[in-house]
Amino acid sequence: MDKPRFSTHRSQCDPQTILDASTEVDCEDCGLDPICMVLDYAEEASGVPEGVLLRRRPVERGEIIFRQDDPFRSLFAVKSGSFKTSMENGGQSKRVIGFQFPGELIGVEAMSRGKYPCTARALQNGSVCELHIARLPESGRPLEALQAAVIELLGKEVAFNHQLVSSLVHQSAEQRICGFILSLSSRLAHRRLPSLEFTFTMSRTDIGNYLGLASETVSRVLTRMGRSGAIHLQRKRIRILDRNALEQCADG
Amino acid sequence: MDKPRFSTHRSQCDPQTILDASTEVDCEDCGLDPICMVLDYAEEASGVPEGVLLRRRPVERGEIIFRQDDPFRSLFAVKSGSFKTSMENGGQSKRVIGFQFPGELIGVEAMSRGKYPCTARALQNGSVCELHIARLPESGRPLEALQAAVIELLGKEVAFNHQLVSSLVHQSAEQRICGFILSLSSRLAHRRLPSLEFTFTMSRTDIGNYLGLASETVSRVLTRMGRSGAIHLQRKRIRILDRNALEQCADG
DNA sequence: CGCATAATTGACGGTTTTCAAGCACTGTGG
DNA sequence: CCACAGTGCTTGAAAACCGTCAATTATGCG
Repeated sequence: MDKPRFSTHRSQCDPQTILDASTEVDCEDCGLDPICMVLDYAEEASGVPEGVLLRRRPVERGEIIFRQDDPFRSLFAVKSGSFKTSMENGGQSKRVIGFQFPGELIGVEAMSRGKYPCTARALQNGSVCELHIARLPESGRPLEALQAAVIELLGKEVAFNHQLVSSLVHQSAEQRICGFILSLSSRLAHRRLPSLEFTFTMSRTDIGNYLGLASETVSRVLTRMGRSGAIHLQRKRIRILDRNALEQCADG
Repeated sequence: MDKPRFSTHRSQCDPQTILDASTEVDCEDCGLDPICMVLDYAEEASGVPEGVLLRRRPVERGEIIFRQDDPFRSLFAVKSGSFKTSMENGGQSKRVIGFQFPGELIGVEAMSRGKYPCTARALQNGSVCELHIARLPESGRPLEALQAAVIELLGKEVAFNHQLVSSLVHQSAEQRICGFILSLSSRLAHRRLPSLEFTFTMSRTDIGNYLGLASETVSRVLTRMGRSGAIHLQRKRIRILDRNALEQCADG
């Protein structure tokens, strides 16, 4: 469990640079890890040609990893930086589906559909691991184990979405935003990144779009929460002062 | 593809009895079909002991198929009738997660979690097919194919939920209800059940809870749509008069 | 420095919720 | 068969909430 795998690079977690390109999650904190483990990819003797199946690469802010309706090629894991996925429905308004942070996966929902249902864009400079699915058979690993890992991933995605749908729809603007902040915080904490003070890498408009609120409402609620003392807010930087208050609000 | 499988019983689709226990979907219209196909379950020579792995049974109105936090045992496919799944969050309000109609699956979201995240209850008399997952290995079928089928199912679930989230959150009460009606209609049509005139087997409160609306709002919107001539509504029975109007409203 | 974009703040109006009352339907028991 | 209670459905009025429009300020980029 301690052996080095594809990338073990890990820099300091300076609060000022959190979510910056220089901070990468450990492989063991990565959502692709279950699959990586099966592949035993970083083992020297694994025999899997490096760079073919799993490839790490930097991405620039604004770069698009894949577009909606592109044929499904790969799963991506965020090594550093942050991303957003969005969909457009029939040439109408663009809708933000989700945000992805270090250790999380992008493209899972395309796996059984053959093409990506959404577009994935980098919110800042960062890096991703790309798992080239079509080449999986070349790995010589038992398909069963790989499939089991995929089922695990999909299951988590389903559970997360159920939670999301059942909460978003029933909550007020304030509850949604509290929940959103707590969700970001706990996801960062889960990967051992600073979780009490971090940067919103997405715009207010993106947040509002994701939560089903107008950007003005997001702005208003955030300043209100700042005045109440639950958070400290400065531009895109947030510090959680009273996590208890947030939790109480979100669970309303 | 035409050979009889587990149950081929199929009665007439009298509008008066639609969604009644007497109407069962064909196996080929059932969500478990991909798995069933792999198992080749109904083949006499399949060697799979009947009634152990896959079991069909009637359920009564109000009966609970499984409860939230029960350990995961089985997948269920609705053969006839209709069901609702709901969750309670920390002893607070109960939230309706979804409704299931003939041919659809119940319990998918528990598959990779080990326990059911919600409670499933029959809205009327009906019947289900139960696929006992723990006994799958006994079937002697290649695990690969079964897993592939499961991945397929999970993927559909993810896609459906993405669609749901991104639409519900952004839509007005009227749009949500139009979408809800159209969704029911198309799901019934997909299984070759009458789709222009059918019965709401769930209460207004359940609909509202599912869509994130007060039951009064559901009631008001429905009567407004009745007055506008898009639908004809009588008690729990609905007839779609102007499908175009509904689609236009839902997509707004 | 100046433009373009994003964020904030205020005022207003529409939609939805809440509270409350009356009605319709269901099923039970006399 | 009818009366009754219980539940769910409908409808109304007032208030809360949020979205839209608009103006101002801040920020990032050339």
